[in-house]
Amino acid sequence: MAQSSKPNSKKERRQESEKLILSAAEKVFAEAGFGGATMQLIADVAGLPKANLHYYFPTKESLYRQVVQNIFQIWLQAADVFDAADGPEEGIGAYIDAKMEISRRHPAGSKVWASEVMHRAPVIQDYLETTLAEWTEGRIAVIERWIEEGRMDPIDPRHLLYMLWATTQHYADFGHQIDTLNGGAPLNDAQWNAAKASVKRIILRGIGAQT
Amino acid sequence: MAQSSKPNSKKERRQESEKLILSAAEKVFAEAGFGGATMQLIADVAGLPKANLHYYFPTKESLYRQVVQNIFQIWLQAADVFDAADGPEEGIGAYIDAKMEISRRHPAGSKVWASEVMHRAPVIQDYLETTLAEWTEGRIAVIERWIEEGRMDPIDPRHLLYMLWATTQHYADFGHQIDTLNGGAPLNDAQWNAAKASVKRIILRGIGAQT
DNA sequence: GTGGTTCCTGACCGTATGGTCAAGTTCAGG
DNA sequence: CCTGAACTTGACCATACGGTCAGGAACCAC
Repeated sequence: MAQSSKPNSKKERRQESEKLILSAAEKVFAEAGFGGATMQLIADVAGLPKANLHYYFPTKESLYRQVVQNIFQIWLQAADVFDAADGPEEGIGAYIDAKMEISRRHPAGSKVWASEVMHRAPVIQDYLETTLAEWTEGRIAVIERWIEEGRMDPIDPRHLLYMLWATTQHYADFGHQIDTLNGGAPLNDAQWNAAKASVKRIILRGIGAQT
Repeated sequence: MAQSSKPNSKKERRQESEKLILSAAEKVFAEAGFGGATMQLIADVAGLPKANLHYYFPTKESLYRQVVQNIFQIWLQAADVFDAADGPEEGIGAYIDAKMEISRRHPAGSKVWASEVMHRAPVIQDYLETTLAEWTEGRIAVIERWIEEGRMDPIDPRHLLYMLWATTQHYADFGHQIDTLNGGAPLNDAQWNAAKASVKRIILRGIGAQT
């Protein structure tokens, strides 16, 4: 048997506990919002006593902040495809694919982010002003270069980015509405592919990056 | 002086009080979410004692429900332009204009709706299943007719509608993020017009309804 | 072993919240 | 006027919440 069921060193256990709590917190924050979420419910979902949460995360807000930061990191990584690309069709197409995939696999995280921004970003305002602003400027420069090179129509890069964010995240944030309009069932693989294809087609044609 | 400052009959006063409370509630629910909003804060914003709110709206949930229903009505009205139109360029263009205008004038309402849907629509699920589902089917039929008539490309109507909703509502729901990326200032008239134009241009070209 | 550190948790606390209520005030109709 | 209904509100209540803490359990280094 060796060490199959309890293979954990103390540090490993700590990381696992933190992940367990963060995962439960993401779900609960997404479904109830920061104000509606309770530490007790997060503890129940995680299968831990409430006092234990406060050992790892001293306050509700510190736990929430960690959840939001994790999501932000995931999004930043997804944006790498943007730079690696050769032109708008490939770059923006890959970015849409990546963000749609995140919406499918991390819907709770997307909702937490949306909720945070909707409530005027009380805990990650500094991220918006620094990291996100810098990232946005960089992407705007790339898009402007593409435009100068005649590889897409002269579109206002900011509004293009907003449209990309809005459309892709909509499938996570408003997933419940989409599921309801889908007869109550989540989108299946084919429907997700159709969604990706529709979004890419409309946007890429709309900006003149695809014939 | 006649009856300038206190021209109100009892029924008029009732309606005014309800509107005052609903307006304050919309703001507070939008900024704090259902769980984070407090009746006390709503009362303070409305300038009324808390007990008075409970006279007009017996519970927090009944007040919230009324707020959500009001927003839904506004959106349904905006959709009239869709049917009145002759073709996709006019109909979808006008719909985008109307929804962008709502995002600008009723950002709080849009946020409340978004929050409600993100939290799995606990109080308006029946609306999604009935009114919204029927409205959506009707609009899908219109779009399919346009496609059959060759007035736009064969786009999946559902994903087109989702994109319209996502993009227009993004300017309300994520307005804080947009403002931050705009140097901390709200979009001015010219910027709003640029936003409308960008959205319309990309989508209308993207679906082949504009050359 | 054993000493010390980390981890775990039931019981507890102060506070804030949604909601109630009874006593008043205002007002329309007769 | 007068009366009854509609309206207003300060004080109050039960509950639920975030957070604390002390005492114990588990674990690691020596």
